[in-house]
Parts: sequence; C-alpha cells; structure tokens
Amino acid sequence: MLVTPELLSAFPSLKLLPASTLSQLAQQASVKRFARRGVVLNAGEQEDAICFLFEGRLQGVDFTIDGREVGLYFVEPGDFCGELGMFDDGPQPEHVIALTAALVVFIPLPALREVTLENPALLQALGKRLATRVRQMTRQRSLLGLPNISQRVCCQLWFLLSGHAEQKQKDNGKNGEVAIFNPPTHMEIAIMLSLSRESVSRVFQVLQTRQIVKRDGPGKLIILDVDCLQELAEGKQEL
Amino acid sequence: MLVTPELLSAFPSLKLLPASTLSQLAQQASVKRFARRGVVLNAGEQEDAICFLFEGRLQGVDFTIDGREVGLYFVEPGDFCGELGMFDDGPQPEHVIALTAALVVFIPLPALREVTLENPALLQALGKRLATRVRQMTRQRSLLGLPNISQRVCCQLWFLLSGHAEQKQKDNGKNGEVAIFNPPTHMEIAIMLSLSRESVSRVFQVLQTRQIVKRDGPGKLIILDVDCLQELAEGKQEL
DNA sequence: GGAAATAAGTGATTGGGGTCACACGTTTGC
DNA sequence: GCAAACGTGTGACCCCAATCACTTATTTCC
Repeated sequence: MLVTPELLSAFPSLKLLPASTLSQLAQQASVKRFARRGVVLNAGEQEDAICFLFEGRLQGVDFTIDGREVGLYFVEPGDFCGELGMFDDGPQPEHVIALTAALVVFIPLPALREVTLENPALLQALGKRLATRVRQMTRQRSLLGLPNISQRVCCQLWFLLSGHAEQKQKDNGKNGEVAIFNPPTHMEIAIMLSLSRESVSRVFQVLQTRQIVKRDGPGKLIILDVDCLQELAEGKQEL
Repeated sequence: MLVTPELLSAFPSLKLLPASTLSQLAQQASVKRFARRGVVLNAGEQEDAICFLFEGRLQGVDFTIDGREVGLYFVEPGDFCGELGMFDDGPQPEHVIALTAALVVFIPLPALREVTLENPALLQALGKRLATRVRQMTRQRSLLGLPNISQRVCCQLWFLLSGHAEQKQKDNGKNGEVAIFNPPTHMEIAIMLSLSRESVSRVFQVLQTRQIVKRDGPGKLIILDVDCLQELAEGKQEL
C-alpha cells in the first residue's frame, strides 16, 4: 500500500512539518496491516522505525520473568509508538501488539533523524510524547503501591476515564453519560494491576450491584456514578 | 555561591556545549545546598529549572494516595533531574529529595530552551535521559508483577548492581569483589517493591545465611555469589 | 556524651487475595 | 451451524505476607 503525504499529515505530530518534508518521508514509509493479536513491535529488538497508528488499537505489553503478561499502555489512532529508539538506539523495551485489527504506518528511524536536524520541533514532539509516557508510568506505578485491591481497580478505571477525555466528551453531548469505550477485559485489568482475574471480577461485581458502573455490551462500560468512582479511587470511600 | 562555566562542564550532558554558551548558562544558574531529607523538587509544582546534581545523592519519590512513600529512582552526581518540564511544561510528577547532604545546580528552563534552539544535541541528550528513564521504569514495572517475594527483592538487587556498573567495576580492580554502594535501606527497598519492611528483612536474612550477600558496614553491600543472585532474580532458583 | 531518631531482626497472629475448580454465556472462525 | 476459544461469575480452600508488638543495634544531632 502506498503512503501519501496526506496520510502522514493526519498525524498531529507530523502535521507541523513542511509539505516537502512530508512527501520525502512518505516515500520511505510503509503501511502494514495487523490482525488481532498481531505483533507490531518486538521487545528486545532494536526496531528501526516509529509506528504511527492509523486505525485500530495497540497495546504495549511486557512479560514478567516468569512469563506472565503485563499490560502497560494503549496506543490510539493518531498516536505513535516505538519512539524510544530515536533517542538512544537501545532496544524496544516492551512488545506492542494489536488489540484489534490495525493499520500502522512505519517510518524508518534514519529518515526521521534526518528530518529532526532541520525540524527540532519534531524532536520536541517526540520528547513530549516521552514525557507524557513518563507521567503515565509514574501514575500507574503509584497505583501499584495501593494496598487495597478495590481501590486499585477503581483508580485504574478512573485513569482510563481521564485518559480518553476526548471520547468521553464526544459522548457527553448525547445525554451527559460518561463511559469507557473498549474497556480492557478483566484479565487485562488484572495483569495491569498485578492482580488475579477473579479478584477484578469480584470488584466489578460489587461496582455493578452498587450501580456505580454498568456494562453496555462489550466495548462499552458506562460509569453511572462518576463522583463515587472518584472517591473510591482516592480512598475517601471504601467499597 | 557562584556558578562557573567550569562547574557546568563537569556534567556530561553539558560538556558538549560551546564555552560561550556555558558561560551564558552559568550566569543564570544558581547553586543550592540541601541537607539530608531536603526537598529538591516538589511533585505537582511546575518547576522552572533542571537540577544538575554535583555531589550527594537524590531520590525520586512518590506518595500513594493513601500517603505511603514510594521510591522510584536515584540520581547520582553528574546526573540531573526535573527534565520533564523541558518537553511539556507539565508539573513535576514526583518529589525529588536528598538522601544525603547534596549540592545541586539549578539551571532555569527558559535559559535551557533558548540554548536548545541552536544546539539540538542538548535536546537529544535530554531526550536520551528520558528514554533511559522509560526503560528503567519499564524494568521496575515488570519487577512489581513478580508473584514471588524473594524473587522481587533479588531482582531489585540485581538492578541496583547493573545500574551502578561503573562503581562496581572500579571496585572490581581491587579484588574481583562485586558490591552495591550506599544500598537502599530495607525500608526503602520495601517501598520500591510495595512490600513490608519485615518481608525484605526476612529475605535478606536468608540471603546472608546462605552467604549470597554480606553487609560491610552501612554504605556497602557485598555480593558474594553474583551468579546465584542472578539465578534467583530470574526465577531459575528458589530461595 | 547521652537522648532521640532511625535501621534492623524476629515471633505470633490473621485475613486478604491467589489458586483451583467449576458453570455459563458470547464471540470467533472453520 | 457448531465447536473451540474467550470472557465472565462464584464458591471453597489455604497459604503467604501484612500487621502488630517487641527487642536490639546503629546514627544523628543537640
């Protein structure tokens, strides 16, 4: 599949580049389709491109030494991943897999490096992404320190909510309802929080009977009582 | 206290700047002494400077919502911290406190930003630091997923070892001995790993009776059996 | 130097959450 | 359309690590 400059300009971080630069990048870029569970980036390998996600949903995952999967972060359309190599040539620290069928644009690192020489703004954008990532990881890290299990789960839900503010608000226009779209499965939440799947399931059970959240089919989790969820997340209230 | 360009050039990431730039930065920089436990950077505040550590030892710490302290990373002399603001103007995500008396050089962000316009290499250096940080956090994160407690502790020791490779090797010249200098206290290890202090203490007890590690006064932890520690860290051996 | 704070060692107790073992509904994919 | 895979709900059991409650170094700091 061919990559057009127009396609590239769909990405916020690339939009600021001059048209000539974009078409130059487009020539070296390639597009790849991934099936659900497809491996986009491999941990440990020195990847030679940054991946810009056009459609679908990716997740950064890691594996503990004993082989258990650990979810780290999500990549939504318009976002990118694999940017670490731009700065230190080190290996990709975590795997990136497709949660749904996905369309990914690969732009080789050397091409991008060349561009950054004349466009420090791009370097700045990549750095900003890294900074965001560090902030996210710090938040996530502090989550794992919580001794109370339900608080951990509620906090994670809270993060998922604030992480997708755009989506939430779009839906807000309809009837003020707040929801998480494509919520992680219980298993995914469990590995994100170093819990067992059953424990997550039990917490959800309580949240549902208490009318704090409600499932609306797969792919949509409605938050009925946002304030309560926040208080649970902050430990001001016990479940 | 006055900041000289020579002082600044002691920092690897600044050394690559031209002398004129350095003296320009030096004029705007300031030095501050901190006592043990002094607060160098405050979480939540939009700090306006990057801190270069000249001497002493700093630690990035966070607090869980319920008020417990969580150790995140260490800053050693020559290194810096507070670089996140360079990229996104966001608040400092975690506190940075002095573990020992420390001497810190503050360089205001605006001054640094100006410099990066002409020296993308500096931006690259800051980015590299961020990248390293992401890698560290990823490793640390995967640590927290380990179900086995002793493995967690051993893994952490293993990280501390590889993190200070320089120090280790310097000492290696003496008699092939491997050691961790200024090791975290049991309490500090506990909060890094979301464990109780007592549990860490008990793991250390076993490690010592098994002659795998040995205390050499405060400030030095000798690793007697590096291979064994590695196997414990990797879960190939049970404690 | 002596008091106070900090670090570390250790046993007893206990309860939270992991694990196991199922049942059940819902997708996915031949 | 049916089987297999996946996601979820739930009870029983039980073990491991947190907690508590001490003691004993070791540092730090007036």
